[in-house]
Amino acid sequence: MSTSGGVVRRSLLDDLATSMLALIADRKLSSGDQFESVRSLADRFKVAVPTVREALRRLEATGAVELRHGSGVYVGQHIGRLVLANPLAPTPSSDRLIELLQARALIEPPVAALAARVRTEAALERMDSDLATAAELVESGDHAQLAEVNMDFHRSLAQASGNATLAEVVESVTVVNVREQLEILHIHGDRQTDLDEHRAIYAAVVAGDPELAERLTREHLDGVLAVINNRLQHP
Amino acid sequence: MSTSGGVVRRSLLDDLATSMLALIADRKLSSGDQFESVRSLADRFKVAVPTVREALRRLEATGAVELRHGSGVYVGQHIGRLVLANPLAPTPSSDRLIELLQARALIEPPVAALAARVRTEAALERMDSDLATAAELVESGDHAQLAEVNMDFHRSLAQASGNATLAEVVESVTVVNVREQLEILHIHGDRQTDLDEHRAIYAAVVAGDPELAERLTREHLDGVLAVINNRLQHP
DNA sequence: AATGACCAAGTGATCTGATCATTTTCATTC
DNA sequence: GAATGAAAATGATCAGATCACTTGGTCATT
Repeated sequence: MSTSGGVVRRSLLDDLATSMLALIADRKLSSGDQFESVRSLADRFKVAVPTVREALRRLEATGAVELRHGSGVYVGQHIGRLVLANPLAPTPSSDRLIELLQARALIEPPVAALAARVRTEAALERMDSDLATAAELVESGDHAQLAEVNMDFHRSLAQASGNATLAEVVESVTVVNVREQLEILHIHGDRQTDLDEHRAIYAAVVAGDPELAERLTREHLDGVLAVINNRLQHP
Repeated sequence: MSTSGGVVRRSLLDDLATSMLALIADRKLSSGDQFESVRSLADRFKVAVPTVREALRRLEATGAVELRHGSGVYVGQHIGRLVLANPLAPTPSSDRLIELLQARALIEPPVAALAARVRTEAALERMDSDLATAAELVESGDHAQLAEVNMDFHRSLAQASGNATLAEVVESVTVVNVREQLEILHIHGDRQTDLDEHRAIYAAVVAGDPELAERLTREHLDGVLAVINNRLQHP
């Protein structure tokens, strides 16, 4: 075969994966919808079952589809996303952790500023809800859950910017590994302070004050970073 | 089986994928190194070939490994990364394209500022080389190649920040689709202007002037965005 | 000695056709 | 009407085979 000019060597698998995505798009399926059974896909595309499965595994790896044993193939949570957190990423080292937080401290403040300008309704409600949940968890002392919800707050904040790509970027850098690592390192500042800072950021966004939202977010993340740097030096 | 407290249901495949990554890590293999043959892996882990292949497809999807027909399995380019561009992402719509550029206009300026403070040596050289190549392509008129190299410049700039996570984020939002889309839309400003602006940014970074680097990068990206918005309204 | 055609081994790609495990459905039973 | 349990649907895994591509070496040609 030729595949002239280009360099592409589209294997059967490449075509399959693309075709299946196209099929999902054609049917206007979205996250959570059931797709087709493996056998049915094999018949439809006139290929063997293991081949379909390989293609599905590829899609599955980026959250485009989800395979549920005994149940079926479903459209995944991350279909259509441009930016992803690497689902196979190793637990980051201390250095990488700090680097990750520095990246957040650089990216999130301007995102907060944009959020204060745009203020997507649904995201505002989510932020409010996150804060309420966090308040309860501060009381009950469930620190693992609390760390999770705090991350949710940052993600909701990014969603309030109305820019899906920014939301995806922020989501990617706030992914679970961070929480795990923080817990492992026993790093945490005053939890009430965190909550207060989040509340202040929320207030600035609701008030539509970009400069304040940006400054507060920067101070908040720099604070977290300072605490962590401190802990790493005095383990 | 139980998998008590947690919710995890680690299938054979999950274990396989993790084990293979661990194997790569143990052997201290890095990008481009040859790994093991499919058959050998099947023997090693006492599983069937199709199962190994499914696991490999999962790893392959995020660039952790690469399968070369007739040759072998190799360690991929993106192993160990935290943030990725979705390799299965659809070609973005106009709206999504603009959103993507807005995200870049928000993220890259502060990254440029950091780059001007850190100035990673290797990345500076790469920026210099990118500019030289771009200059040649402006002359020769190879617009597709030029667009590609211009993206390289932005990625090199991010690498100069010394923060791998930031570099990954910028890489993720400057991925090929953008170039394709730009070409499709026939959108482009004055190519000489682009080159000049890139040179100015480079100079600011070399001079170690964060504020200037940030401002120039912002103006540059806002300019690109303006051109595109303009074109989309007058197709 | 350099070059190029050819062959063979290694390896990925795909197929066929099973069997096992889990979930879901639904008729049966109490 | 709710609980039970068989049956169907579906994913997970296996075994073994054949096809296709890459690579390195052989060997004839030049």
